[in-house]
Amino acid sequence: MTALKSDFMQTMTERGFVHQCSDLEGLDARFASGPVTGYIGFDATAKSLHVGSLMQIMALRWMQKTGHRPIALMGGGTTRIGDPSFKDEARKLLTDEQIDDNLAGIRRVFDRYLAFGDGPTGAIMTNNALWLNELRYIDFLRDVGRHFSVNRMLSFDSVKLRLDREQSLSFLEFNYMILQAYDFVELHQRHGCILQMGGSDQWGNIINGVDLGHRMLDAQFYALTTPLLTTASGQKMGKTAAGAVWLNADMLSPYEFWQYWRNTEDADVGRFLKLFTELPLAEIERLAALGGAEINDAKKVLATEVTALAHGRAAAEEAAETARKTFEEGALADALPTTEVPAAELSAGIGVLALFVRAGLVASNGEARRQVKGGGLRVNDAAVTDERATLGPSDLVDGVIKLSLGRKKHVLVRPARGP
RNA sequence: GGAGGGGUGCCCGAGUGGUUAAAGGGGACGGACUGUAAAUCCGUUGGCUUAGCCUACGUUGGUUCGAAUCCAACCCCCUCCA
Repeated sequence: MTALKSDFMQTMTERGFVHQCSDLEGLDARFASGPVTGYIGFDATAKSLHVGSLMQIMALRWMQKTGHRPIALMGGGTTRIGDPSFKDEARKLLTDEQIDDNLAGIRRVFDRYLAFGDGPTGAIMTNNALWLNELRYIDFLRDVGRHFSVNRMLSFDSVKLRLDREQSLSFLEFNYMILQAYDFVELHQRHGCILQMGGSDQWGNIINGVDLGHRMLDAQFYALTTPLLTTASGQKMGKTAAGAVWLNADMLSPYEFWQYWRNTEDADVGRFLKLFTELPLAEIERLAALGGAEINDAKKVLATEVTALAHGRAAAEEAAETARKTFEEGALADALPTTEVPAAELSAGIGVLALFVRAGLVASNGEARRQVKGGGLRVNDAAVTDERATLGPSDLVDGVIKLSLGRKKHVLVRPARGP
């Protein structure tokens, strides 16, 4: 491979961000010759982004760090349609209120990773609802639609799954890729954007935008995709028992976020350090080379660094300390997730099962019962054997009752002063 | 509009009148082993006031002592025809 000239492309390549690129050398040359504006689109399908988007966020961050201008494009318009790429069935349509709500949450995530501003490398956040909602149908078809071949659109892998499974692909969804392509053109005209990045599942959509730039504006656009991230054992990233690993603290606490990274598989440590932290490569190599139980130190560094980016250094260190106390000393760390129970209720006695449900460790009494049978529940580190047991003030240790599910999940129950 | 096929638990998928809360697999969770890892093995996997009761096989009715299984209407999806 030819040596890359630009810091950005060099970094992306050696840290493992690059999956496919429409023109690696051409893009590298553009990055080497001055500030480049590039964007990534984010759908507003949830109130926060999760680790599945973290690689894209880091890519934007690196752009800014290496002297370029990143654009985070909110899909306020396209989310009203729903991206069919590689989906086996249509997504439920969200209402406009839900979308606006989601956008507000996502915005807070980006504030932590990008510096927004007007300077040449100031990040921009915009929303494609700005132009998509105003489109006039016939004009749009004539200006943009004529550049698309249905034959070609049907040939994309991203829609193959749907067609092969004989699931309906509605005309609404089919338009998604056209609108995404058009976003690229708009961003070029508004901000001089010439690059779109995204996950590998976005390749088809992105390349459509590159083509459209050619045809409508005779402009040279570039596409760069990141690999689909799976763990070494082949699982999709970002799922835990509780659901997705969110980047917003109000949806997943920094402590739980830290725990997620702490439990990384051995084989993934090096890869994740490169993608999700900004530690120098030499340091990463050293950490990833640790063998046996020592690799746990590398995992702690990983967890703390990633958490520091998402929630701030202080929160990351607190999470690390909480974990240290809990797991290494077996001590009570009072920063563990906490559930409050009115003191009066506690005095009256609460059933163990109910309390575990209250704490959110299990979904129902039934599940709690099953866990008791399997030996998975503990109160103050003693296994629960009697599902009918009740807990009261006498179970408080240092003012709290510690509930555990398995060896890793702990919640503290605190009596709350009654009214 | 016509003809045919189909809609089952988190997902895939069996089941065509009765021990069917529904085989099997995947995923997930717990246990053992470890290093808060992986692999492996074991268990669990609708809810509840759990020897019982309730809810569940697209929806709503019907037949029957008894239905996911039979009938009718409706909704949705697929294929072919117009």
